[in-house]
Amino acid sequence: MKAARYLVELGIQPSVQRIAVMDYLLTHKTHPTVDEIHQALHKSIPTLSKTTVYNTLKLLSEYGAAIMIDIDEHNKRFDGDTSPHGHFQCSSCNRVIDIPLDNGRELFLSEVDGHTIASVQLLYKGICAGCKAHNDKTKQN
Amino acid sequence: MKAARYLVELGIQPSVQRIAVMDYLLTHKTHPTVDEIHQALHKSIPTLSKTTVYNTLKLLSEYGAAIMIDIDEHNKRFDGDTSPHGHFQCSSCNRVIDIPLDNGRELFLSEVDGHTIASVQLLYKGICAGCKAHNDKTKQN
DNA sequence: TTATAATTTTGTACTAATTACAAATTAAAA
DNA sequence: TTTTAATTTGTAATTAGTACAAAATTATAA
Repeated sequence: MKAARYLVELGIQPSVQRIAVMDYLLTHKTHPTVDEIHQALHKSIPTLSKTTVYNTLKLLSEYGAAIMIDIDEHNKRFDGDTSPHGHFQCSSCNRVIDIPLDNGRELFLSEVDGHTIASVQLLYKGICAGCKAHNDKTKQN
Repeated sequence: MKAARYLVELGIQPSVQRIAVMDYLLTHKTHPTVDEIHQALHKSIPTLSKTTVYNTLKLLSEYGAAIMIDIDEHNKRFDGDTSPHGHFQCSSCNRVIDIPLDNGRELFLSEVDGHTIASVQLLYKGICAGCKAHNDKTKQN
């Protein structure tokens, strides 16, 4: 998917900065923080300010081009994949991992109890498989 | 449910402050913020510090006596109801409302893709029924 | 009871993520 | 080109949450 075209399709003016942020989200499935995006793009766009990254991510979220994930205690995280899926954050390595929804897709409704739903998030926290394996190996009980 | 006894059952020393916070959570289903709890309890316990409210809520969360809800942009919110259910926040009035899980209970698992799950949250955002009705009446298109 | 140790609470200082805002820059329209 | 609008930038301000050590309270034991 070409980031620039994607923005235009959604009615967003495709500035250099916006294209860069959108492209980063589409090519990095790591659910990055504002800081991570800013640091990564700073190399190719040295003048890029953090405020612009904030502004752009807010804009992308409003236009449905990205999702803000509320799973991290300390930072907002963003996802360019807007299809229905859940997220898991490991409390050890802090990574955020996608959780496919086999049977939970019906939770992504547009209405519940008379309330109009604009967004749905399914958030899991715990210890990821990788950290668990590493801990088992390290402890050697 | 008596707050003091509940704390003892969970192995938490039932200090005056902890009982007050626990009791507040059990008697107010409003998913209050730290500030709301502090302000409410300040009347009966004038010396209560906000740090103690933070400490207590952290403790209660760790012992499974309360749940921290990550739905609010600006504040942590807490819930004394630890049974599986979802939450909805209205972006107009900011209230957080319980969402019963008719068919989503199976999402509250203890393991997914090899990751060990410690907590699950199902979060909805949008416009609540009350605000929707009020808006419709106000606009009068 | 009294002395001692452990726990809990409190208040202040600090941290850090996010936002507000206005100037500067860039792009679009006339 | 000139004017207008939109976007970006950097700094300052805000504010929720945490760290930390002193003070107060509670539990333990002599």
